[in-house]
Amino acid sequence: TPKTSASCSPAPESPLSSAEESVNGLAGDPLASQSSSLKPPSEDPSGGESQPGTPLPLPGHSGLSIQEMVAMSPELDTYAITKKVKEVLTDNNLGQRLFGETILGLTQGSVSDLLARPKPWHKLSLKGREPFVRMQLWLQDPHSVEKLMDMKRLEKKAYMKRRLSSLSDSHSVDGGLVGVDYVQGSQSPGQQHLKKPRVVLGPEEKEALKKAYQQKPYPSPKTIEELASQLNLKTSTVINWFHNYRSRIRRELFIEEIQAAGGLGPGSDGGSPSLRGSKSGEGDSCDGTESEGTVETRQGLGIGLEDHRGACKDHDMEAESEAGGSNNSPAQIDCTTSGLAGPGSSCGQGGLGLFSLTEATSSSHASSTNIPASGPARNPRDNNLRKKKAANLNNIIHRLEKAASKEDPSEWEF
DNA sequence: TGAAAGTCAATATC
DNA sequence: GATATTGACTTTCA
Repeated sequence: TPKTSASCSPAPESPLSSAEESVNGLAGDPLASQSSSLKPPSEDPSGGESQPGTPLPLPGHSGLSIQEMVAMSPELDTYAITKKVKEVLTDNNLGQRLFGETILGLTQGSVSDLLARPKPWHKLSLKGREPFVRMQLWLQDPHSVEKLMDMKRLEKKAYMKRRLSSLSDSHSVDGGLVGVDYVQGSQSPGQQHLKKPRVVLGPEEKEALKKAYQQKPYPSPKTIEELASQLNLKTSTVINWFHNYRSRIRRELFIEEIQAAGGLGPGSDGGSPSLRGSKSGEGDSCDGTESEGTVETRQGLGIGLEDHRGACKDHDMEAESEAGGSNNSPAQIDCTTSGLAGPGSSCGQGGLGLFSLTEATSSSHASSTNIPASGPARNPRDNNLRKKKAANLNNIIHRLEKAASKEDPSEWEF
């Protein structure tokens, strides 16, 4: 459910409001209403491909709340789910915003992020799993697309209506503030708040922070202070940056690892060792290999940044967002780990289930399932490279973990 | 209590 | 206009 966001709540008349309405409270949860139709879909909006398997318990039928469903859910293949969702949305010209607000109770940016960089199931908290369960349910609903289309139409209608009325108002009312969206928190004009301007870090600052990160993924307060003053940033900005970067790097690494693992999905075997070593998957370092074109040495920071370790290029974080789980992101649901996927479940029901996810596991399945057109296999050299990287990563991660247990960063050994 | 996870929402980019 | 990125913030967890 949409969180009670700190400062801003959506304007009542913002599009979110309709979404909130439908997402809030699972009584009115779209999923609950979908659930009545949760059954092997009779139609496939995206064209007769594999269909959801691993059926989830039906909240409507079972009286389960979404949280309960999440808790009981078998391991889902987050990559396959997001891939499928993207596909359906694209095919039907449905936007992330509408989908997010209506189905997931999330904002567009969150949806984009989620779809592009899904975390493996085993790394998600219960809360983090919720959107995936919602997506799964949505995919299982044969009328999901229609419903969203309807919603889209309704929104458009409402928008037109608002526009019309604001137009006519602006004719009759002097001042013309009517109809203006006070987006965040629906403030009245008198309350025009003093919004904190968003900090936008320049490339140099980012570069410097990345280098500092390579030195110390967990900088000491002193280092943070130094960085902040040298870069002329607030310490909180530096702290936030490190938090965000660590977290985002980690997600990239998950994806890299999965790809490097040559198609072993996050779900397989209850999480492949390399993945499940989750802790081990939590490397906060770059890969430690000599990467092509490392970041140039930046001068003047005065914090002893070295460049000998091979930098985490932007590439690591930014250039591979396509990794969003399309290509080699296979992964089969591990039915054996599922308390729900009993003998009658779709596990092993060849082809019925989207989440049997045969799609990427073997080329022999390619013809009958959904091999992504968008997912050209990487060449073998890349794969080798990735495997190497993964191995290196694990090594580094291990050391990082050791290092992390030492309080004094100076004791960290790299 | 600090780090991670999760998310929002402003802004950039396509 | 839709999507991607990312700084900031809240919640969760160990």
